[in-house]
Amino acid sequence: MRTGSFPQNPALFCPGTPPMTSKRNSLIWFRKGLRIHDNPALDHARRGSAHLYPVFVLDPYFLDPDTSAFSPGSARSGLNRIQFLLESLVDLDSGLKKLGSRLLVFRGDPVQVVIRLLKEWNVGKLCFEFDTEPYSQVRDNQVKDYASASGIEVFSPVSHTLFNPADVIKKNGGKPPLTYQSFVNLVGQPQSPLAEMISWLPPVGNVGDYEALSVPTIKELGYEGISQEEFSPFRGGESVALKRLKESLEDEDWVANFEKPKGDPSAFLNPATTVLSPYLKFGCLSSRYFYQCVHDLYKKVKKHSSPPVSLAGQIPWHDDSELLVAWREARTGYPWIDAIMVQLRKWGWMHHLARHSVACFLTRGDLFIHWERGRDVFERLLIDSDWAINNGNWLWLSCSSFFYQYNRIYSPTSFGKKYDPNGNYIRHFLPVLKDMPKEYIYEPWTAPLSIQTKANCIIGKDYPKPVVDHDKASKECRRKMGAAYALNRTTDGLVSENDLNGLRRKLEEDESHASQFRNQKQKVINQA
DNA sequence: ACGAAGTTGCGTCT
DNA sequence: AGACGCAACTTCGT
Repeated sequence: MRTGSFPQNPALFCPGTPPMTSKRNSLIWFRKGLRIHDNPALDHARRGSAHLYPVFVLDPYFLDPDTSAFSPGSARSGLNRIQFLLESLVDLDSGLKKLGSRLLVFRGDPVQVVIRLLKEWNVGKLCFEFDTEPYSQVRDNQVKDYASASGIEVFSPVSHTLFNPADVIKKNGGKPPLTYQSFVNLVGQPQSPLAEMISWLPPVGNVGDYEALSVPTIKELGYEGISQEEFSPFRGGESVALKRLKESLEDEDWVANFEKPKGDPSAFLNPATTVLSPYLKFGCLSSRYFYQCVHDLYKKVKKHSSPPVSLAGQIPWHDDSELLVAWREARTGYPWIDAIMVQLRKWGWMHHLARHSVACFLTRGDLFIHWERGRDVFERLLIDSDWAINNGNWLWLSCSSFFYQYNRIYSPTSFGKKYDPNGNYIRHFLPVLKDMPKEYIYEPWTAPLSIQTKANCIIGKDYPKPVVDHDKASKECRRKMGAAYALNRTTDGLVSENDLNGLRRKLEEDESHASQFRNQKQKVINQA
């Protein structure tokens, strides 16, 4: 090297710049994306860094206990998903430790905590996965604004999903695509996962005065003395995710010929799908890596199965909190529906067709209750609940957007029966019905009293009578949906408050007919 | 204007 | 198991 050669990057020698700026401190802020593999934010954070601080902030908004909620957990999350998160964090910490690092856990408002840490640790580079959810956007923008104003490099890649939603909307001329086919045609192939497996990480720097916690237990989060009969059988974390993926891929025929609508929603001992959704939700498994694995298998086996916001007007849903609670608490009197709601509560997961059944029942099929009420229950209890997917699916199932064939209503009795004629699924999740003969298990109110007595299950006492008569209720729902759609059509989608009130009045006038479909719900709901 | 398609309905008949 | 009628929605392409 010649003497007097000029530094390649003059910025490094600016007056006032502290020495060693080429080896900066970096901070990787984990929220979702709880994994080492295919993690672009982590990969970028480690490069050119003297020290790397891996941080997770326990956010009271999601985690503080709320005893007034309808199930154990916080205001926004059932205990199953909190447990899943904690397990994922323990696993992430152990993955980081294998690479000579560790997870630094803090508790508090994430914006305040992260900004404090950026200052305290003299961080020059902040990396975190881009998150589209509204709460996350507000949170992240505050941190990003501070960092940018302080001259901190911010790297925030889209890696939770296969595609960047903003790109998709841009490609479609500023509007979200409304059908799956148009979406597929638009997006093309996703980016490949990172080729390089992360095999080293910079050491964690001096943590200073701020004591990092280890990952807390459920009890340490304040969930003391919680009793739950049955916890979700699905354990969180990247290791379990990759193991589950590997096991799923071993059955090549099954993967290659998988067709989603053909899955059996009543299968629970060996679920009919991969149950990778909770791992994708928390980013324990990379969606891109999953996609690549499945496509590599497709290439290998040759023959395989192939692959929101023009709202349909506002529908004046029926506001009935008793029926809503009966649905939520698995007391509709339809064993197929109630068993699914018990699985949701106990496991935090059910087959997607089971989700369809209960979502249709709550909204356009039977109870005609607003889809947002159901969405909130799912959002809380599912271990895989993802804000965008959950909202989108409820819009879909309630025929509020994307899907419009409201005459196609799932039967709360025959739909389950065709997969599970013996009712094993019902017997497992509703043990009160376990001795009901299979002839009556989907419609136990039709069983003669002698049979009910023999089965130790008196309908109306041990298990509720149906809250609605499905035949009448579904006909009513069809009629109401028809009226709402007709109004939407005549007003060209611009339904005014006045129009809506008119429709509401009209539907309420007909409510006298509608009340016939209710089987004295007051009595029924207060039982069992 | 018309027909075809749209991620996954039910009941009945063969 | 597969075809058909049921009753019928919206969107998109021609």
